[in-house]
Amino acid sequence: MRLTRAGEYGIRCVLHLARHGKGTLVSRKEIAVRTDVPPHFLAKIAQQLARAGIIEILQGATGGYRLLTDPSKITLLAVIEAIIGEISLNDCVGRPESCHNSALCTVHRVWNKANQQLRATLQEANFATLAAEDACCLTPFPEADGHNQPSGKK
Amino acid sequence: MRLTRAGEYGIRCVLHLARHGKGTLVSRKEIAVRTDVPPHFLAKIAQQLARAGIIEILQGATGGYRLLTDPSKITLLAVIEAIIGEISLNDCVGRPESCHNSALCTVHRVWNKANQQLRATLQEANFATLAAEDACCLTPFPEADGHNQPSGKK
DNA sequence: ATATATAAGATATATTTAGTCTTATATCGA
DNA sequence: TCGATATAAGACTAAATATATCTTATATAT
Repeated sequence: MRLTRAGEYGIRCVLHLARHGKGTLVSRKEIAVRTDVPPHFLAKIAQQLARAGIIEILQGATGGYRLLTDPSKITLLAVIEAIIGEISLNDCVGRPESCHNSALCTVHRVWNKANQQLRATLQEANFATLAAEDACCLTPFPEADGHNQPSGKK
Repeated sequence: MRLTRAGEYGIRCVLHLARHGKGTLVSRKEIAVRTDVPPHFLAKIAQQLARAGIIEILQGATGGYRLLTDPSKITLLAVIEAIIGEISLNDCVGRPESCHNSALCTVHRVWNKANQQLRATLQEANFATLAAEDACCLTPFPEADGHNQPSGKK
C-alpha cells in the first residue's frame, strides 16, 4: 500500500519542471540527472504525463519536456494518477462489482471514505506550492547548472 | 497503492470471528470456507493476527481460532497493520532518512498528512460495527447453522 | 547529411504477492 | 498408548508487478 517508484519519479519530474515554470523546455537528460531517475525510465513516465496533458514532449536535437499548465493548476493527485491510474486502496473500491452488496457493506464504506479523503488531500497540493520550498527528492539547487533562476535563492 | 490480498483476507477472518463474538472458537476450515480464503494461506495470516494479540490459535483435534478481545475494541487499522505492517503511503513517510531534509519538504508534508488521515479513518472503524451489517466479503449468513459447534460438524 | 534528442515497444531483471506443500507438533477420544 | 484430526512453521513454487534497460525508429537543428 504505497506509491510506486514510477509515481515518485513522476512527481520529481514535474517538481523539477515546476521550478522552471510553465513552458520552459528542459532536456530529459537534465531532469534525469537532477532528479536521480534512470533516463529511459523517465522517458516512459514522461509519455504518461504527456498523455495526461500535463507536459509536452519535444523531439529533436533541442528537444525536451515542458509544462503545459501553470504549476499552481497541477495537483499532486493528477500527476500520481497519470502514472499509476486512479487510486483505489482496495479492490472493492475500484471494482464494486467484486462484492455482492457493496452498497450496504460497512467495510466497503470505510474504504470508500478513506479513498476519497486520500484523493482529496493529494488534490489540495499543487506544484506551485510544492516547488516553492526545498524538496527532499530533488538535488538541492537547480540553478547551480546556470540557465535559470527560480526565485533568486542561493 | 492498494491493500494486499493477505490484508483483505485478514479482515474477512476477523470479521467472521467478530460475528461469533469474543472467545468463540471457530475452526480454520470453517473460516476458510466461509470467507473464501485458501486454508493454508489463512493459517499464515492467522499466525500474524495471533502475534499481534488479536486472536488466539488453539491446536489439536478440536482446535481453531478465536478473538481475544471484544470486537468493538478491534480496529480495521490494527488488523491491516498486523498483516502488512505499518501503513506508509510513500517511502519518505516510513523512512524519513531517505530524504535529505524531510522536515522542510512540502511533498513530504503532504504524504505525512495523507498517511495520518488514512490511518485515522481505519482506526475509527471497529469490528463490532463492521460485523453488525452485511459484509460484502463474507458469505451471506453465518448463523444459518444456528449456534456454532466447531467440534460437532463435519 | 549528420549529430543529437526523444518515441515506442520489446526484453530482461528484481521484488513482491499469492498460494501450496511438507514435516512437525498438539489434542482428543477410543 | 495410539490413531485421527487439527494447527505450526517454514520451505517452496508460481504468478504478478515493478523496475530498468535495450533496440530501432523518428524528429529537429545546424
